[in-house]
Amino acid sequence: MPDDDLPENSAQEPGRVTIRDVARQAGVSITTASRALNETGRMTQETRDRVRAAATELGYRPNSIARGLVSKRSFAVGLITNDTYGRFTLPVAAGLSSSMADRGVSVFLCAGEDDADRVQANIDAMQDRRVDGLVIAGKRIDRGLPFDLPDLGIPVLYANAACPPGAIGFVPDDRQGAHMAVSHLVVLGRRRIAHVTGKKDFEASALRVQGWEQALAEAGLAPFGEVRYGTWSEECGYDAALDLLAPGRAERPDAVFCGNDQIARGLIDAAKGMGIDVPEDLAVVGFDNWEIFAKATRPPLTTVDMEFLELGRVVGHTMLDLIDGKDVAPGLRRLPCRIVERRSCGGGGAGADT
Amino acid sequence: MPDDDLPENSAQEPGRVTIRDVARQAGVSITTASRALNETGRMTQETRDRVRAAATELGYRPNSIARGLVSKRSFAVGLITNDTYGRFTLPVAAGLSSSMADRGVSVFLCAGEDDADRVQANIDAMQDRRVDGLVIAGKRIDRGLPFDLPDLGIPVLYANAACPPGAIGFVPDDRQGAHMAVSHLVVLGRRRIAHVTGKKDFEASALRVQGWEQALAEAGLAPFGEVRYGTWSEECGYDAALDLLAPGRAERPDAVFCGNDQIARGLIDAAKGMGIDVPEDLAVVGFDNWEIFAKATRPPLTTVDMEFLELGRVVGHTMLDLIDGKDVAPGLRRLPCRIVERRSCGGGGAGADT
DNA sequence: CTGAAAGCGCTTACAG
DNA sequence: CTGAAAGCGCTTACAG
Repeated sequence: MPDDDLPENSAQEPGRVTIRDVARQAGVSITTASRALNETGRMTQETRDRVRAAATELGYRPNSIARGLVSKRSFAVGLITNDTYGRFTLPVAAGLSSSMADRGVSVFLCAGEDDADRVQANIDAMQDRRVDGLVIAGKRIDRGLPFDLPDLGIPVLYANAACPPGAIGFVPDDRQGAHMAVSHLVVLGRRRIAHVTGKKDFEASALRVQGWEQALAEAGLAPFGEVRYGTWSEECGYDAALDLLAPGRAERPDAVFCGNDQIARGLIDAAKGMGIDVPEDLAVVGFDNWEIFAKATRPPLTTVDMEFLELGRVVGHTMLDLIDGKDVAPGLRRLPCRIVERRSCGGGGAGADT
Repeated sequence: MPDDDLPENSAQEPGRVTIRDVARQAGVSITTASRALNETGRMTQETRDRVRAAATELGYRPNSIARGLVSKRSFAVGLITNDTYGRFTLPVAAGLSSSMADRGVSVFLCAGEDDADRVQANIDAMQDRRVDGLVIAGKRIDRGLPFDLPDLGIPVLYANAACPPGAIGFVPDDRQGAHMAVSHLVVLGRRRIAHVTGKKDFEASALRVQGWEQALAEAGLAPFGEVRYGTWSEECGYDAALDLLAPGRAERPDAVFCGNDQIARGLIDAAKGMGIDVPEDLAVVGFDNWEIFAKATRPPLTTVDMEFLELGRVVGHTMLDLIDGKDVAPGLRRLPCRIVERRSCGGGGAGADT
C-alpha cells in the first residue's frame, strides 16, 4: 500500500488532526465520520468501527470550539466569586467542576473581584464566551452581586450568596445545622447550653440563634443567658469564656454552642486556663468543620460541616438540568449540614479522626 | 424611513445579535464591520464610527467561539490543581485570572483531582477546548503531576509544584524567605536562634533550613541546636517548645524561626504557659502569613508571606509572553517572599495590623 | 446506510 | 477605502 499523500501524523501534531483526516483515513465522508464518532445516525457496525479505529490511530480529538459554534453551546459555565481566600469557594468549585466534568462541561473561574466594574467585566467576558450558565458564589449568604443582573438568557445560580427574588440559590441550612448541634448536646445530657457567635448583622448568626432556641424549646429547655455576639474570632471566644465561666457566677453553662470553630477554639483555650475540663465540665460544639482548627483544638472539636463540596455538586446538577431545559422552581434551597463528632462533647468521637 | 425587515432587537435577545446585524444596521459589508470593530484595516473615521454606533445600539458582543475557530486560539488557559482546600491555589488562581483578564483570556478551573485518570481526563478536556496554555498548580513544591506530560504543543507552566526538567516553573523562594526571617531576628539582636519546622521529606523544609543556616553563618552565629522536624502542626510547635524551653536546660534560645504559622502558634502558646514572655524573652517568626493564624496568635505573628497572588500574576504574564511566541528560558524560578512584621519579635510591628 | 451541501459567526487574504 | 468569497472544524437537515 502506498504512502498517504499526507505525512502520517498519528498524534504527531496534537490538535491538528481534523475530522476530515479521520474521514479520509476511514474512507468515508465527513458526515459519516461525524455520525460514527457521535453514536448518532444509523450505519453498519463495520463502518462505525472503521471510523473509530481511524480516529484512535490518528489521535483525533474533536475541536470543541467548532462543535460549540454549531451547537450554539459552549459546554462551559462561569463561576464568579469574590472569595479570594477560597475557603468557601474552592470546595464549591471542586464539587461543581467534578459534577459537570462527567457531562463534558468545564468551568471558567472568575475569582477575587469585588468591585462592580470588574465583576461586570467578568460577566461580559462570560457572555462573550456564550457560557451555558453562570454561578455566583460568595462568602456570605446575605451578600450577593454588587448590582442586579439583567436577564442574561442563560441559567444563573447563586451558591452560598444572597439570591435576588425569583432566582435560584443554594446555601447551607444554618438553622438546621445549629439545631442539630444543640440537639446533640441535649441528647448528651447537657441542660445549660449557652451560645457564643459572630457578628450580629450576619444572617447566618440569626439563623444559628434560631436553631439554638428551637432545639432548646423542643427539649423543654430555656436558653442559657443571652446570645453573645462577637467577631467570629478566637479572641471573642476567649473573652466570652472568661465572662461566662467566671468563678463568681451563680450558675455556669454545662455546654456552649459556638458560631464557628475559631470561637470554639478560643473558648476552650480559656476554659482550660480556668481549670475547666472539656468535655467533662463543659461540652463545646463548633461550626464550620474547618479542619485546621477543629482537629488542632484540644480536645478536637465536634462541629458542624456545611458540606460545601456537596453544595457545589448540587449546584452542578441543577445547572445541568436547567441547561437541559428542565424546569426548576425559583427560590432559595437550604442544604443540610452534617455534624462531625470528635471529642469536645465527650460521648463518641471518632477515634482515628484526630 | 421604513422599518427594517427584522425586529429591532436592540439588546433584546442577548447573544443573538451577530456581526451581520451590525453590518446591515450600519449599511456596510460584514468585512468592513469586522474591521471597524477590530480597529484593523483602513477606512474613513466616519465609517468606523457608524459601525461602532450600530454595534452599541444593538448591544452587539462578538461571539468569541466563532472568533476562536478562525483565529485558532481559544483565549483561555487551563488551571489544573490538586489543592481542594484552596489555600495555595485560590490566590494563585486569582492572580492568574486577573493578569490574564486584561488581555481577554479566561481560565478554566480543573480542581481537586488527585488520581491520574481524572487528571488525564481534565487535560484531555482542556486540549479539546484548544486552550492556549496550561498551568499545573500544586500544594507542594516537590510534587508535580502524577505522570509525565507529553508535548501538548502549547505552553505549560508549573506553579508551586514540581517542574520536570526542561519545563518552566514558579515557586516561592523558601530559602530566601527563611534567610530574611532569620536575618530579621539577627538585626533585632537575637543570637540563639532555633529552628522548628515540619516534615523532613518536604523540599520546602530543607530549603528553609538552608536559609536559616546561611543567615546565621553570615552573622557569624552558629545554629542553636539541631533542627526540630515535626508535622507542620500546632501540636508539634507546642511539643518542641516544651522541650526546647525546659527550665532545666543550660541554655535556651532567645528566638525561634518556625517552618509555618501553626508551629509558631503552638510554640508561643507553650512558651506563654511556661511563663516565657514573647517577644521579650523569646522572639518568634512564622512562615505562611496565613492570617487566620498569624493575626489570631497573641502576640500576632511576624511571619513570611509567600506572595501567591503575585506568583499567580507572574505566571499569567509569563503565559501571555509564551502565547505571544516570545522565548522564555526553561527552569525553575524562585520568587521572593516578603516578611510581614507584627509583634512576635518585638521591634516595629504595624500598629493597626492586628 | 451514506453523502453533498449549507451553515454556525467570525476573520482575512484577494480583488477591485 | 470597501466588499465578495473562502475558510476555521464541526453538525445536521435534506436527498438519495
